[in-house]
Amino acid sequence: MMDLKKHKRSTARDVATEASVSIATVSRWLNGSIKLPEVTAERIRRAVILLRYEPNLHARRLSLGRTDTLALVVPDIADPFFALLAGSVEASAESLGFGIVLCATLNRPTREVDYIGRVYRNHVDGLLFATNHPDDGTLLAAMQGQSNVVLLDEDVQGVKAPKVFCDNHGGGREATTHLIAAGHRRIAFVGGVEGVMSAVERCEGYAAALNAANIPFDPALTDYGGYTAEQGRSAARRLLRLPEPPTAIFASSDQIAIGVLEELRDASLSVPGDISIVAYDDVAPFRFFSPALTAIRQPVADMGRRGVERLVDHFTNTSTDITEERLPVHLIQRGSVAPPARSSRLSRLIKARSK
Amino acid sequence: MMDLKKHKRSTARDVATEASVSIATVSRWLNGSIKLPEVTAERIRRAVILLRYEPNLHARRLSLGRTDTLALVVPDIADPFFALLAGSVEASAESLGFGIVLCATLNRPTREVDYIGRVYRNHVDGLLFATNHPDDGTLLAAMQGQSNVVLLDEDVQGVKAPKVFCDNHGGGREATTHLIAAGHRRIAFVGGVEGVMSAVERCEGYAAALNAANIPFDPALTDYGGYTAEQGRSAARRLLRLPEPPTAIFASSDQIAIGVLEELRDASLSVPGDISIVAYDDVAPFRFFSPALTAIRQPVADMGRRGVERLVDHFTNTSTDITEERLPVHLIQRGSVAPPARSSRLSRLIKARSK
DNA sequence: ACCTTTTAGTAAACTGGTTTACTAAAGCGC
DNA sequence: GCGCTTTAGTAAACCAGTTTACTAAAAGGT
Repeated sequence: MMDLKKHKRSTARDVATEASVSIATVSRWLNGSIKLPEVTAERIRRAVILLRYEPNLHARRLSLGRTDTLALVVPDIADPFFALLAGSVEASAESLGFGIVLCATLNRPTREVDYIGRVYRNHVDGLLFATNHPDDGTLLAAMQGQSNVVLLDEDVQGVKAPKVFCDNHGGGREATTHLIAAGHRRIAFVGGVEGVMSAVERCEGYAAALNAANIPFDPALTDYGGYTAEQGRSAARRLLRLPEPPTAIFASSDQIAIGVLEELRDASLSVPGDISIVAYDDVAPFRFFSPALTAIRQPVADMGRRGVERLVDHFTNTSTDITEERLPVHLIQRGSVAPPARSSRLSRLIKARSK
Repeated sequence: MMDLKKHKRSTARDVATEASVSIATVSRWLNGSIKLPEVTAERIRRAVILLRYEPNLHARRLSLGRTDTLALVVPDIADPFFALLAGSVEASAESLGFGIVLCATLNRPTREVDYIGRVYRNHVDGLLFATNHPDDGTLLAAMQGQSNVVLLDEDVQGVKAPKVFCDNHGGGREATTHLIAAGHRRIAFVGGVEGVMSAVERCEGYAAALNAANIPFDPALTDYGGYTAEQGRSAARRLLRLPEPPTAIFASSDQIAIGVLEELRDASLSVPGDISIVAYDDVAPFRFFSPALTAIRQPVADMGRRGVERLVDHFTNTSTDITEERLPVHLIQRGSVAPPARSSRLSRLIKARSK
């Protein structure tokens, strides 16, 4: 019997003493790896309650060598896209009995590599990794031989790991086809980071759609930089100065679309009257924009959930399934696509308004 | 000298052996609690590199009793407001050498209490706690005597802890004053969760502004429910059915404003032509809405940063500063406020349009 | 040359669990 | 009443660090 006024935590030893059994018995019984006659079990049960016993997690983890914790690595948690992803990851992990530690890399490879190291250092059991910049080999090297990593949303060239991505090719194709169907023939593609898988694939989808409609692919109508609003702005600025500007813009992220919108507004051009827009991701509240933005919606929450499932599956069943999984995307039609203004009219308009 | 082909992790013991010193020496030297002659130091240094030694965090934590990790508890990380908060918390924590574990409660008290328990169980060194539902005493009880908790954004009645909030009273007053200055006299207040500090205070600010302008406070013009779009919708629906509907709505969150917007659109009412709106938080991309929404901006990132600073300060210096800190808010003027339509005209309009 | 202080370093206890290998006693068949 | 199998339970090793209390040797002072 002990006093627990200023309760310093009680340990398995305390419980053992109180219940007149050994520490081993307490531990084994609590973990269900032993059956005990009811009298003994009851003694332990009461001791646990009396002493408010909670096993020390650090001791447990040290002994077991696992943490029941997963790390989620994202470039920026304040970005609604990754926030949504994080929400879904957290919920899925929780339901499987895992906690989540959050790692925001701000796209700094140092921090990415550092976080990858945490798996090795047993800080966590596994890693859900989302990046959005191209790898110069650093990431690949850091992930080499790391078994408990799942790649989300964006690829890291050469890494052998389970991967959960979206159908970027299909998304690019669908967005472009939709614009073509509205009558556009000069369609710009404002991609994200050049060279990154999602950007490449969406561009391929875009090119495939153009090709299917016998529209030549014009490199001057593509633009890369980053998945940011700033990129949207500068791309739009450049595109509008073209001798023959596009009548529609396919923006490869919410943020890019927002930047494009910003620039068009500054140029006093109307959407979709003067220029049509299709955005990508559809995480921002586009239905309230003026006009409501048509966008390709990515199944972000599904991606998070599947990522967790596959990660946990990977290290509990030591499954060797390192396939790449593709989630379908959908076009959400709203009000930012209309038949093109006559392009000569558009050019004149741009010139007139930019005075 | 040892082989590390299939590197099982090397321990302090291995380093000690390799450097021909004792484990204690290795540990103490690595932690800077001992000075050694250069020759010895160099031997250890080389052994560490050779063996790729990384101290086992679990052992370290068990021994030290701390984790260098903070927990962030929010209702929903996918909500852009809390995502922004999380981003700032993560960055601040990281810069002070702390990791963040993420806890999304979905407003379920069970989960909140569970997470609070994690501090006690030494799972983490401290807790940053943000809730947005009223406490029935459960939270208070769980936090009682918990020393390493900081409350963010929303109060939990009776808890003694450092608190970092925004100036809700000022925000409510400023929003309302702005609407009054535009000529409105029937101004609705759509609050969040009834009884919760932020809602109460903003309403007080709202009432104070009305009072200063000699406008009577009309309870029929206030509405509570939650910080959700759904609440915005249902509040707007009710308000429009009033015999004398409001000419302006002060919505107490981004989501509420979005819901209000949705409902007004369905009723074919224009903003700000028929009804003016001021939103709260200003995390959503309001500048692209139609119309761009005027809002009270809360310094969400500052709140996160201050919270971390105060939490860490609280348990490193065992400071006893449990004061409540208030961060200022600002009105961001955009396009959703205009002088009121004649209220009789508005009523007729609503009747006509709702046919 | 002797005493004191500093330096360099160690052994052992400690953090709090989990688990393996083992023993003592009870149950059971014949 | 003997041997065999369960049942109930334990001692001790182990996870990998940190820290306290201590010693041996070198340096310094007079």
